[in-house]
Amino acid sequence: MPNLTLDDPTANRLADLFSALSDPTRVRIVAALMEGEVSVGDLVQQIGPTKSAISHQLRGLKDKRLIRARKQGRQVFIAIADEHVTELFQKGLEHARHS
Amino acid sequence: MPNLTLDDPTANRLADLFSALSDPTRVRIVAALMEGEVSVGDLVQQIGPTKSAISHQLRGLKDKRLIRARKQGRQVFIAIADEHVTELFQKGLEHARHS
DNA sequence: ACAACAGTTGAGCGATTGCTCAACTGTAAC
DNA sequence: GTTACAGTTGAGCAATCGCTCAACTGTTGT
Repeated sequence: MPNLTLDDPTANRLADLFSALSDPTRVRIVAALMEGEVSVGDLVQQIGPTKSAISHQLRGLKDKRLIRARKQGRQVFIAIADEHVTELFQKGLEHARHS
Repeated sequence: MPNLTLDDPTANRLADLFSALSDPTRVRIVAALMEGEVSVGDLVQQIGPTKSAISHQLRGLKDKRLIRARKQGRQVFIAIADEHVTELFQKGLEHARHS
């Protein structure tokens, strides 16, 4: 590991990535998605508190490219965007459980 | 990966862990610590903006047990608390660089 | 056409965040 | 002792955050 002084854009993007997971509601959303696609309605039922709150949080997660959305009829199915997210989340979970 | 609905305390601790790294200044601090111990003064010089700002952020990181502090004379040396933090940070960095 | 359903959006709120500033503690040098 | 140095602390402020509420879009069913 060489001398690690991050340039501005990298530091900001990294902070952004971590901040996407820095709230219990968003953590629960990502946890629920670990098995695969889930509809917004199911997320609301599992996590609460309201449809609106979940939808707002989903938008944030989508803007930061941690999840992607697929529309089918009047439902929207949400999934983790890529493997890096899953791995990062699991690394965090290891640490949180073990301390 | 079994059905992953997190209990309240776990979700909160996980969110807390990620939120510890959810700010550019704190990201830079952790980056600077990747090679090993660094004094508070050196962190201020590398990262800025002021001694006070860095000290406040260090307190947060210490409270959340991501770093530990060792006092020597009138200097304080800061280090990453454990390997999990290093690994989590590097996983994040991989993702941030590659997207 | 109309109602019900699934989800989104924007305004607005109370709470939290990250910073500055000034005052402070503790250690070292003279 | 006093001065300088290294870092901490608390108050306070602007900015951001997470939520609720109400209104909205788009789809399905009758």
